[in-house]
Amino acid sequence: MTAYQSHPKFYVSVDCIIFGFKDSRLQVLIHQRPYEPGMGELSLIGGFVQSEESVDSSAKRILKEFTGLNNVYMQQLATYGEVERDPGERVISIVYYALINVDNYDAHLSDIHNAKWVDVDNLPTLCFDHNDMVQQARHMIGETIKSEPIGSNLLPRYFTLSLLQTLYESILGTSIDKRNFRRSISEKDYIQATDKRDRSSRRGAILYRFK
Amino acid sequence: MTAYQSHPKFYVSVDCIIFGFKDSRLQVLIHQRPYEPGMGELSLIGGFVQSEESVDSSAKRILKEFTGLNNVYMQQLATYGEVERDPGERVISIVYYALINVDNYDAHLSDIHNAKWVDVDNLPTLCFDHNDMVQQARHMIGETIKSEPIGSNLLPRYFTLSLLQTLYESILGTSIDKRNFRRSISEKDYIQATDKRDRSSRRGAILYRFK
DNA sequence: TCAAAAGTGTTAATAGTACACCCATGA
DNA sequence: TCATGGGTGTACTATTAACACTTTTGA
Repeated sequence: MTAYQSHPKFYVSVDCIIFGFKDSRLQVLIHQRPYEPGMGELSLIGGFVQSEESVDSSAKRILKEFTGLNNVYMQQLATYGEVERDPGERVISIVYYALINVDNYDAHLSDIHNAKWVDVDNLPTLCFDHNDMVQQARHMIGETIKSEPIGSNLLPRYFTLSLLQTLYESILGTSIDKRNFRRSISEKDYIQATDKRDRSSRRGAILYRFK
Repeated sequence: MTAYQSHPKFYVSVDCIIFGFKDSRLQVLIHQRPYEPGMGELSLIGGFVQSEESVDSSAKRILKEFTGLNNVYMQQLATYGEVERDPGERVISIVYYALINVDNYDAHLSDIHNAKWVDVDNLPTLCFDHNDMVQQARHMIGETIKSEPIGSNLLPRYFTLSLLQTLYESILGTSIDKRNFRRSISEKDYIQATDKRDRSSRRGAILYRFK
């Protein structure tokens, strides 16, 4: 124990990149930083790690404060530790990203914090190194969705294949051939057709769901 | 600034998983923990982040202390932040992994620290959560080598295709068909044959190198 | 001469890509 | 009746996987 005492201690924060799929676009929840330095600047959702909680727990707590959600898909992305990254004091930030279903979260909570959704392809300038964090998270999601069905976290329970394709296109930043996409999806056993139909288009699309 | 003061501060450490390819096996450099708690237990190479250095710089400094090496392939892996992960005091650890050429490092430095190489497939019990860290790093290297020529960091300048194949097999934990392997390598433009030969086998294998 | 490691091609299966038209329905 | 989005199949290409024998040479 005494061996540790010669070393400095640091503030450790958690920043959460909360992704949602809204208006057929991948969006991120941001808000105005509520304290100095940089008060009023746009910021990711964040907070400080507390003594009695693990870093993972801290991320879950912060996500819940802003969305009311538990049991969300959430992954640690990276730790940002440049000396001057926060102009106020030295803060080491551990970054997580979460994927949420925008139909389920508590919008009242996010309103309290003045949070709003912004398009990930048209991000405003965020404070500190937060833009870098979002780019890194975006890249990670793109890699992940190629092999894992993480789309289930972003979509409503029932969805059309067109919506699913739009989601993949938003995440990957490419356009995908409709027939090839539908074939590849039909080969996955974690997506299945239901007997419901979406009635917002003339013909009405079959609704699918994740198992 | 004042807004931060209500929050706790933490010791932040860096643990480095130093991989080398030695005796045709993927190995990791470990040593005996030099202070309490857990003094004498086997441990990854680590140290504490200091005030005037970034977390990345801290990892580079620690690597250099134990190997004498600069400019090494080194990546941040993850941050371990469980409350009780270190039984002494709360320490949040940021883990990096490095790939080094075992012919180049300063063995005298590692001797000073009582460091030794252990086979990654037959790891002893390490202190705290260090075994988890190594497993996670191993998995990451396996994913990375499928698409990037990171083997160049582990091999001597000149090497035979058999050795390269053994490296891939060690990292991936699979056996690879020799003809398929050699074909896939010959399609890469970052590996080229030289006019040198290895004389340790009867026939003598062509030596290759990374561009 | 023989043991030990080096070197070498073909075929089959799978995955991915390119591409254009008909269908069902509400307005 | 027609505009809108929903739905479908085939051919080609690229990648990956399976598989066995000959060559060289020092001991």
